[in-house]
Amino acid sequence: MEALKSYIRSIKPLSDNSWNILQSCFTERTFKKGELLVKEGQICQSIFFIVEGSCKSFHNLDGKEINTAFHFENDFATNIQSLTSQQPSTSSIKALEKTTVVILNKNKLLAAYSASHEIESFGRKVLELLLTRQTLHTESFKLLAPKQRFEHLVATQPDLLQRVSLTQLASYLGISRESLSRFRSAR
Amino acid sequence: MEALKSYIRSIKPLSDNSWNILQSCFTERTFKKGELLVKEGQICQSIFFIVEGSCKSFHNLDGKEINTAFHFENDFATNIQSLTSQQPSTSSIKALEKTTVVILNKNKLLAAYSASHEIESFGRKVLELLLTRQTLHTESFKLLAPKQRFEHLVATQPDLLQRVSLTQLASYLGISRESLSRFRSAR
DNA sequence: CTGATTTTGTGATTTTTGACGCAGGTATCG
DNA sequence: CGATACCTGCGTCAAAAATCACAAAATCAG
Repeated sequence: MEALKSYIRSIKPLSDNSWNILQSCFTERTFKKGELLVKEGQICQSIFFIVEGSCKSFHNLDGKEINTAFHFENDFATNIQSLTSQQPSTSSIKALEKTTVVILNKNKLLAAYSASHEIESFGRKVLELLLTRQTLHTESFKLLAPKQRFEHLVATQPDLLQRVSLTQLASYLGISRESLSRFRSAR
Repeated sequence: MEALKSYIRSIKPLSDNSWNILQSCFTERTFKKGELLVKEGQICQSIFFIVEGSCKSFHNLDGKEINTAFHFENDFATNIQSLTSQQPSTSSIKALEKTTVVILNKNKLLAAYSASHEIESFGRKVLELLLTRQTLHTESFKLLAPKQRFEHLVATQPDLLQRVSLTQLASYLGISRESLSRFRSAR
């Protein structure tokens, strides 16, 4: 909880009043390895802040898991499309290990936005950061060849290689497991 | 201007007071075909709302233009990374034809956010929409093969094919111009 | 209107990547 | 602890896409 508090403060300092309002949206919960935080087909009602552990967002394609994002400590995870449109989610989020999260309920958060301009400002800033990150990730697919995408990942997010298996990284990079294995051994 | 007003109202209705504040951020301007709205290397200070015409965001890669986004009427265009971090932009935005835009100055917009909770709420909602769109676009690179990406574009954004040349679409889809031409003629 | 530039279509060829199979190693879980 | 599932590396082969080259068509600018 302290981690979340200091993360929020780094984005947008909140008054005591706003902090109290925001806190009322929080529920802490621990997921076991392999448990689903969001299940495909269901409507996503929450944003998850990872306190400890990690999880991944993935699509099920012919029985294969195509990973679209990895989330570690001090990061948010949600299905933004399902959350905002309230349509069934086309992907799932799964704990990669025993993972403790703070759950922010959507409806409570919307009420908090209405009740506090500061909290809405915080939400706006977080979305700017997420949009920037997502945009850069998209660009890597247009500007870089598969091998370069891997090299770029090694250079900019070496931690991912430590915490996620090659098999799981492959689909995240849009590369087959075998090709990724070859790129790696060729270095 | 009426288009912008009704677009804003569809996202978040504003009080007269908020509308007046927001309007003070607006400047209307027309760009000639080929003119740059944002230039690589410079710091992006604005968000552009396309009133009439179209433009594209692109990176310069060894003299080739790699297109990362296309923007048409009633859509926003900006470089979100440069805008929010105030670092030099690594890409440019160019008018594809004679294009009229409403320019929202960054500093004025930030002031408007502070002055009006409603406007900040509008900003938050727009960012949710943009993040959703960008996330779906990224997923198309992980879930679909090149040929399928083209088919998907035809099915979901047939207008793009009408308004943008194959050559320009190719880099947007992360496909060579020749392959895209073949995919298209095979239909 | 017309020359110049850009865009597009197509073939031939090469390169890259994917798919499959299999073996050895490692982590996981009851 | 032991069975099982998972991860990784490698070889072969096939498929897909990129590259190169060139001609035709369309568009643009003066």
